[in-house]
Amino acid sequence: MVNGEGAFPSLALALLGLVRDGARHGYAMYREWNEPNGLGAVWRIKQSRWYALLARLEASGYLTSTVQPQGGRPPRKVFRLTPAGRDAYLQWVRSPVEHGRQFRLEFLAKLHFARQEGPGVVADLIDRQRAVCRGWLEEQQAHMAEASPEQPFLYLVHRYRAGQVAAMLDWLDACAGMPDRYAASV
Amino acid sequence: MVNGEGAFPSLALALLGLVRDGARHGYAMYREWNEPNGLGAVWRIKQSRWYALLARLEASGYLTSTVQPQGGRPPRKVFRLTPAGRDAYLQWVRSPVEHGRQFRLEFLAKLHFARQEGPGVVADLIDRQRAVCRGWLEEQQAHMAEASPEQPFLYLVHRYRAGQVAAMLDWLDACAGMPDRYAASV
DNA sequence: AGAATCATGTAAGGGGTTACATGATTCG
DNA sequence: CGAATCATGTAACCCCTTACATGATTCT
Repeated sequence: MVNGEGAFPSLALALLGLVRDGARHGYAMYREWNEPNGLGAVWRIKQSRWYALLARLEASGYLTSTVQPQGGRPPRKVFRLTPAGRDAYLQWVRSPVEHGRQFRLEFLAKLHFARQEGPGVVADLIDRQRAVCRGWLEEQQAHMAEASPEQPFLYLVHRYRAGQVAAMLDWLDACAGMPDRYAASV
Repeated sequence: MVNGEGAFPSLALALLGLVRDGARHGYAMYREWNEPNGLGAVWRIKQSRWYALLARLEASGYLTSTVQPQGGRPPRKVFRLTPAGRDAYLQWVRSPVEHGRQFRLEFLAKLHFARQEGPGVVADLIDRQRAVCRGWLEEQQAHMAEASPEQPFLYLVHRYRAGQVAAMLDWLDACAGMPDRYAASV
């Protein structure tokens, strides 16, 4: 715990996806993130925080930067992945989320970048996440069985969660069944 | 904005529910919260934060406290609702949540206390929340229709959200269809 | 005798949001 | 000529989590 260490909010690793195929400066990454079909609709980040996250990723050794001066304008800070950054990114984009509350933002982010890695990566990710979700569902169903008689409120809580997880599984099935070049039809 | 003002994290109003029918000291409220059929399973609060929340609710004028000394032990701080606190609590417990992300914790908390207010309050709350959820569903479906052709990722995002909302609606229907004295059967 | 319970808190630190700062350039 | 864009950030504040503090009492 000397410097620049400390557990990372895993969602921040998503930003690495923007430089997976080449160097870009912070502002350009920010614009790409907020493009109509980008992740901005899922996870909104303010500019000030954006730059702070990039700085942290650099401090953690996942990004390096070089400064490009340009007449008049503030100089661009161009980022690229370090080998450690590439490892962390690939590990991140291929692994399912471990808690239901991460699905809403983080799994969607993973899926977004997995699509850019190719159909194989997408299929793998969805399969692994399905397995995790099936585990959640079983847990909740077990809790429902336990809570049923004397604890009606607890029963409702677990039934709610089970329903949410079941909807995730349906959606994952739909994603898996959808051709990757989905654009033309439907 | 003189003192003790500032918008409240609405979930904190749930704590007021513990003194809705009489005065209690902080530790007793904490134990009740964490009873097997209590809210502790839904929203876990550490002791240190618990006392901080109570202090804030008092500073905001929703609670008043009187100190009860007792031999040897630290004195109990007994809280009761102020009129403003009762208003805020009743308003809170009767109104649906406005964002999907509040459902998981806050709506369940509202439901928990609504059950203690009686079946009429429960039925009202569920009805109002159903209306709100139907609105969310329509929104997401509209987004799906818009995003469909050129933005496959956005389409998936909105389809995911629609699925989650649909599951909420199913669950609300199940809650409404469930007799309030559900304990004995099933 | 040691552990859990009773009954309060304080202190430090991490993470995020909001607001503010800068200063040239291109667009309408 | 004013507004939006380009391209970076810093500062202050709030919320929450984790860790630590206290000191008698009842349970095992």
